[in-house]
Amino acid sequence: MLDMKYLRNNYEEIKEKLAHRGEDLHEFEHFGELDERRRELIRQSENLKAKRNEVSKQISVLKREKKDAEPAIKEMREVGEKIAAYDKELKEIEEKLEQIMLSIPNIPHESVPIGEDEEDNVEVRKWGEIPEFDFEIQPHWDIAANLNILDFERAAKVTGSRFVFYKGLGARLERALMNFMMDLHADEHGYEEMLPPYIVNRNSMVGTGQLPKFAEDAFKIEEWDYFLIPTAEVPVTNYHREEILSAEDLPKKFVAFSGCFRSEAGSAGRDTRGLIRQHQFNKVELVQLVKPEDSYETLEQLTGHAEKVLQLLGLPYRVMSMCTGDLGFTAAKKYDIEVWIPSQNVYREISSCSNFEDFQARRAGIRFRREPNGKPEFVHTLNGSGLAIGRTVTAILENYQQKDGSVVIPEVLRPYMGGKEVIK
RNA sequence: GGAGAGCUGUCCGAGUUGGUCGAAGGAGCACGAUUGGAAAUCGUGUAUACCGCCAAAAGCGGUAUCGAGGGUUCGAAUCCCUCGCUCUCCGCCA
Repeated sequence: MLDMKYLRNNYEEIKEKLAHRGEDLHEFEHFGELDERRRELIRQSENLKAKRNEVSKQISVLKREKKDAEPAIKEMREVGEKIAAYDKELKEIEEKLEQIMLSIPNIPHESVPIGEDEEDNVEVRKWGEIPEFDFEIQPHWDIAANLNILDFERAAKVTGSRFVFYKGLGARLERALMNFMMDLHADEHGYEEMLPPYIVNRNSMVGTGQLPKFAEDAFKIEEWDYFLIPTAEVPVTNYHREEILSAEDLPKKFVAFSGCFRSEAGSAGRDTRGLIRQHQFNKVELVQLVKPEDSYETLEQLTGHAEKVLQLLGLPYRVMSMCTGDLGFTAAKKYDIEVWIPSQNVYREISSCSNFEDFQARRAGIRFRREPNGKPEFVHTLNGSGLAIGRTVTAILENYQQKDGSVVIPEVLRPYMGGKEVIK
């Protein structure tokens, strides 16, 4: 959410900046008139309330002195009706305004490349050597089927499409990655470890920006106003919702493991095979709450923390800076880390690292004070996958596949795999 | 699932025959005095959002907020209703 006053005073400038996002801004057009009407109603209503408060005091005096208060009471009864009428309209206006404010995307940072879609994203850097194979390589679902470590068919029977059973060393590999990543970020990168709820309420989903606009992407619990989390970002960022932190509390650095649940509405037919696009997957997520002046430096660091995982696993990747048209709703700046997938001959997203500036903090009411008696300011929030585990398994199976169908386990994972070197 | 108790400012905690209560008191914190320095002591200050005045900040004025929402009333922290959460006991359960 943007700052209303800032929006009011810089309407044209903001409109221009948002135009690059390619979002539908027609609701945004009504902001000016609604904002004006809102303030007019507040003025009217509050003037009457001030009067009512004053007369009510007089009434109490009159009553105590056993004088006749009836004329004043009668007058205030009428004032009360007027107030109710103003407040009724005010409430309607504010609800509309709220919807508009919640539907305006974040303003891109000046360093974000201008562009329309993913074609215009800019490669920032590349790491690692793309592996060469002297045999015919297989996609990860075939590798996994031969090794009997993933079972999509039975998951389809038990649940439905886009679900999977991990088995044997496949399950072990997933678990090894979870522990490896959590250890790395907690021990080496200084994050506080967290295991969050997988179900959150509506306010949390609004706080981080999944709602109200993207309701169709989420799984909702029937009969409850609760949602399955699409990422640990939601519970972890909302951990400090409606709180005022002190300056020495910052930065807050959390690393969280969680399952993630996505309806994948609108992606029917895409990545229908394999682990790439599941309704449920595991992820280790990095979340930081920082002072505003630190957030862009933090974005670079946080992205580096995610990259470190791939470096230690020896998986080739590249870092892309998302252009204005591909930024997503909430981010002011976003890097995607893409890992090499040999069978598809492309880099695929495995992490997304974003700086939301105060966009989420304003929605979620996360603030801090620089001085004990200072004015509260909004923190800046950031997060990034560190990493999506299912896609990491995908990358390991494919990049480390051998001619005989076995898969070499990256060295750093072997202690987590009971010392095993190969899955065969 | 049943029965009961509670939810007040950063924290603790008063206030429930409706009126001068944004809210006593205490603690904490900030600033100042005192001190060689500290402790102790004394003094002052210490919520948030919004609206208005101001170019802006400071400041001033106003409105709202005592778990959330609704209701009664000229007026509600105080009365009524719904919901949420916490705690205790019983039941059930991993």
